Amino acid sequence: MAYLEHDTQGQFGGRGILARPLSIKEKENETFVDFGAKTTNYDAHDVIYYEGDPAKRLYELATGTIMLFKLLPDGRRQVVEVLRPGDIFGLSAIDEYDCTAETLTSTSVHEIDLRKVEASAEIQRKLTRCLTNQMKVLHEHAVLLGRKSAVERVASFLMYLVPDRGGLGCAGPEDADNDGFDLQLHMTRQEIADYLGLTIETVSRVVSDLKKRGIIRIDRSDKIHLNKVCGLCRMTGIH
Amino acid sequence: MAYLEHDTQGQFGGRGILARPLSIKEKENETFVDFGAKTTNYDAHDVIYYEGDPAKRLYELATGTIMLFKLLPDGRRQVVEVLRPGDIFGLSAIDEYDCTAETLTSTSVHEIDLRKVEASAEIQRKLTRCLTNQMKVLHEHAVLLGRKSAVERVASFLMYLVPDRGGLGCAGPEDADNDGFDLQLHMTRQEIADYLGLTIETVSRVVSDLKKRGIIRIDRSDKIHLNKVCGLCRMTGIH
DNA sequence: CGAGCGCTTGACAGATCTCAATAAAAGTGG
DNA sequence: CCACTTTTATTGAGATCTGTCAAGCGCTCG
Repeated sequence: MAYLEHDTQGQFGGRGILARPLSIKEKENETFVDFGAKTTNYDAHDVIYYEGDPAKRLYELATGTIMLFKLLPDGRRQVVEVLRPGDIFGLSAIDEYDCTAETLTSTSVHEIDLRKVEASAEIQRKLTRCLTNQMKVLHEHAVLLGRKSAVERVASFLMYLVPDRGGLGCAGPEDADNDGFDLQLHMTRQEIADYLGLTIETVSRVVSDLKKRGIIRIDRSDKIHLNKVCGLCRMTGIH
Repeated sequence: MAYLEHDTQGQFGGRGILARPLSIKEKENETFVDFGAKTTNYDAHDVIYYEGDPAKRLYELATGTIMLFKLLPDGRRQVVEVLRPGDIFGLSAIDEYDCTAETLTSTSVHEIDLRKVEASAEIQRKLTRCLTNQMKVLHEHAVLLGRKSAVERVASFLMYLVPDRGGLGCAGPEDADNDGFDLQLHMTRQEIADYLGLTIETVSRVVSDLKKRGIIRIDRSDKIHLNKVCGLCRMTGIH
């Protein structure tokens, strides 16, 4: 259940008191709260909207993690996006949401009426920026789903959770002998499987295999330590 | 090779002579030419830009078909989008294109400088509309790549080429006894395979099987007649 | 302590891929 | 217009990867 505490003044991300113009840097980081969005909190595993619901609001994820998924009539599920703070969701070309939005953790979300979106040039600019970025992620995910092996998919997924590594701007290990990282997954094996286009058993087997090979250590099923980030990165298929 | 005939005044889609304001309906259909884009023609199989090239221009497809694809270092390819007139491409979150853009047919493309894009609120609005729509297609494609069988993928692909059928607004057959359709593919088996996340052999086998079962007729390898559109639609996995 | 849920592991099946040969189509040059 | 080459598509046989089904393990919580 959602808390449904509407923080209309924007204690969470607003900047209402400051009356000076925003710098460019600040503009890049401005949130929907700057445009009169209200903030809503959700618990983990809440559904924000269902695929097919009438699309009335646009959402911006403030804190936490959310997944968007689609279902086939026979129950097969594909998680199409895993969202992070700053990502937007809820836009629809037609007047229905094309995916179900479900929280993975407790989250805080900025919600804004779709009519306001159409009216504001500032919001449009922000949308272009966000959508372009999410589109790039979707392209990479299409490569994963269409062309990568199970091991490459899991390795790519784990690398995706390491900040500033694995992508184009990968810094490489600062210290080759101390290139570990602790991950908190926030997703069940089933959710991971549905994101990676695999079955739960295959995900489990790959994770076990990575453990056996000393590439990761499993502290709890949702807490994984990467022993060598670079070693894992080499298994993603992008090298 | 591209013809590189720059039609700066917009004979192809411009509306320059008409000096009255655009109606809402017209605004929805306005092209980049209305914002000073130049028009360029390309031959079939021209590369418009490569993944990694510095992103300078934004493109709008006017006529023809274009694919966007990404390559893995070992040569595996994934076609991530197949574009139709009205679609845009070339936006990049960073300053490099994230995909290669290659024509499938001879095409006409509106090109506009990225700086102009940032300046115009009208363009931003159009971008939001286009990106939202393309995002929806990418979501559906993720379901295809992650969760559909080879037959379902090929059936979905063929249905995608039938106007106004298969999607949510599917009209159903006007006449159940006369529910055929002629398709022109514009893609080789390899390109189709790379779009559907399959091998060329699997695509070929599925197509042969559909023929054997009387669902399609193959007039030439790139000209396929669908005998019963509804019958094919039932094989897409969405029913 | 037992129930329930999520995760792991094993054995086997099956779909798709790989490799290889052949066929068909498209392009080339005389 | 006809060989000839090159490219593209089809088909077959076998291998492999991932999925399916089933059993067991290990938390967590009441």
